[in-house]
Amino acid sequence: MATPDRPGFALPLLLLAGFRTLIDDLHAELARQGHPELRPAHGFVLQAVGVDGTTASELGQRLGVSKQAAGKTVDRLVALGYLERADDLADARRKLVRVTERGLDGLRRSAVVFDELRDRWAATLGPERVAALEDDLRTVASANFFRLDVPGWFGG
Amino acid sequence: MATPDRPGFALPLLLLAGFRTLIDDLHAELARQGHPELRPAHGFVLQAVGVDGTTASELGQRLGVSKQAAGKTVDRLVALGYLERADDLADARRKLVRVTERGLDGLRRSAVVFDELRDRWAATLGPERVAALEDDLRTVASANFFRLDVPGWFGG
DNA sequence: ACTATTTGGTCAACCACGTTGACTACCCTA
DNA sequence: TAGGGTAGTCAACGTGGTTGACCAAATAGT
Repeated sequence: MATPDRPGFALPLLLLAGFRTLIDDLHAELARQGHPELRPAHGFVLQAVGVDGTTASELGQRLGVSKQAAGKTVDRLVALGYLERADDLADARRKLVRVTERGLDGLRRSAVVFDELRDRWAATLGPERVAALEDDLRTVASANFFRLDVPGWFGG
Repeated sequence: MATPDRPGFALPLLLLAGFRTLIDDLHAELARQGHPELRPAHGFVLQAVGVDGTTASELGQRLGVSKQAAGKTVDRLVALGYLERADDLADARRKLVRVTERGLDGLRRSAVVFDELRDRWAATLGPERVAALEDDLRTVASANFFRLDVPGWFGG
């Protein structure tokens, strides 16, 4: 083998596989529960919009993409009924983006499914090792300045 | 907060953030080392092609995408000089896809950078916790039938 | 040996998701 | 009131994926 069988290669592959499995399982379950159009990226967008709502520009900043990209994503999610737009009474330039009741339903169901998936990991690994895994990732995150503090992602 | 602040939400976010940080750091370094056009997806494609080469159809199967998508990705990587096509002497339908010397260079440098990044994680976390983290992810992987055994990904 | 089927590659149309650049409408401040 | 920054949108484009259709070559089954 030319080069890839080095220790460092395992880490990104395992992180990606773990993430993808979680997300794939989530969306298979969400499809069963009445949200077949919800795609992996949408969850992060709904999270980033948050219960207080936001604007396309701010959403772009939160997600690390351009305001144009954020605007197009909002368009799609509005078309699917997960987001809605409203005028800002105080500033006629701004258009508020809010999560609809359907969007909240998807978010709620995601939370439940994620909890169940985490329980399944805990059943295999043991609860303390799952917690240790999260702690370790969080440690690396803070050491390397991950962007985990994005507003709206965890509960802002 | 509506729903997201539940324990299960932390896991996917941490896995994604960890993966993205690793990949972002890798490509920043690769850009510095003469591979600015190499995008995150390309590494997986080069890995999947492997030193023995393959065909577009087989590549699609390995990556879990259609043969058309694989073909277009090969087109782009051929244009960038990372892959090359050749006729199959034994089967006139097949077109062999092979990694070029430039492709191998990118793969080799990726391996080195990944090793260095893993060392940085080990410096923060301690080597035994990085190993434990990998073990845990591997355990969950085998329990949940991850697709880590994709040919070419680890060194097939 | 000759059909019939499977397989590999490609073309076309389309969609999701991102980019930059240009432009309008609006707010704010000197 | 004139200027500058900000919010949103439009257009053009790139990338990475999808389906469906199609042809040519290999293979299987009489």
